[in-house]
Amino acid sequence: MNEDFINKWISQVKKGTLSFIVLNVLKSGKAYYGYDLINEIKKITEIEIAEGTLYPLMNRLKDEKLIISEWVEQESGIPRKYYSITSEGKNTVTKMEEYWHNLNNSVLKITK
Amino acid sequence: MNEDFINKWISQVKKGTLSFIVLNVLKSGKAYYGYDLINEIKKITEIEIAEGTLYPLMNRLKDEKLIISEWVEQESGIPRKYYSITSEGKNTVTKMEEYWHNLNNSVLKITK
DNA sequence: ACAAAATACATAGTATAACAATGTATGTGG
DNA sequence: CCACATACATTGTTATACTATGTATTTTGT
Repeated sequence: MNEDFINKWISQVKKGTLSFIVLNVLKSGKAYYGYDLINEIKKITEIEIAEGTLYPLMNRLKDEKLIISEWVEQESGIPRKYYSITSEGKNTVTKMEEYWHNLNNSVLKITK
Repeated sequence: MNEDFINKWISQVKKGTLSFIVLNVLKSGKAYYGYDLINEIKKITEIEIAEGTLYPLMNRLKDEKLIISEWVEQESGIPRKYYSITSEGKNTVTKMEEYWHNLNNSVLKITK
């Protein structure tokens, strides 16, 4: 029916959320490469991040110095670019968490 | 420190959220006018919606037939444009609620 | 009585991020 | 050997939040 409007809306709601999710996955300190992140996030959350979304996103996070990247050659196969969170990234994700929490509480107040 | 990045992020996270919040306020069936909506939402949620955000938003929701509007002259003061939700709007907000719920659960899985 | 603030609407321009489409290249399974 | 999975990346499109600005009326403070 209004499938179209909902899909557009979902795309909008994802804005900001994806960077938050990515930083949270990296938060532990473990390094992930892009393709792996997409699958990992899909597995845990069922959220599908398009490749055309993820790679520019990782570059933005890098520009902001929230993550760093490193090429790692594989014994077999295509080299991978591994991303790790920085301490600035950890601080940022903590602030994000606070805001997310407040926002969700606000929404809950209104939806109930 | 990274205040700037966080502020940009917050602005992005609000995308989609504001239409969801507005529709939820209107959900009960009670009509609200724009200026009132801004204050009501601020009072309940502490979220500040800029006027330059709200009025275009209301027009979009109207174009999508999720709400209707009606001018109401006041005995004293400036006329107000009252907005009410349509049945299509109610269906839509229900679907939005579902998605929001899933998204939040996904995020919780990753943040914890 | 007058200035400032609040009420109430609206639009134009800017910036950002998600996504589809497309492209490159290597490795693997049937 | 062909299709699919792996792994990276860019370009162009679209949608929405926000700042700035504008109009006009009413209320409040001094």
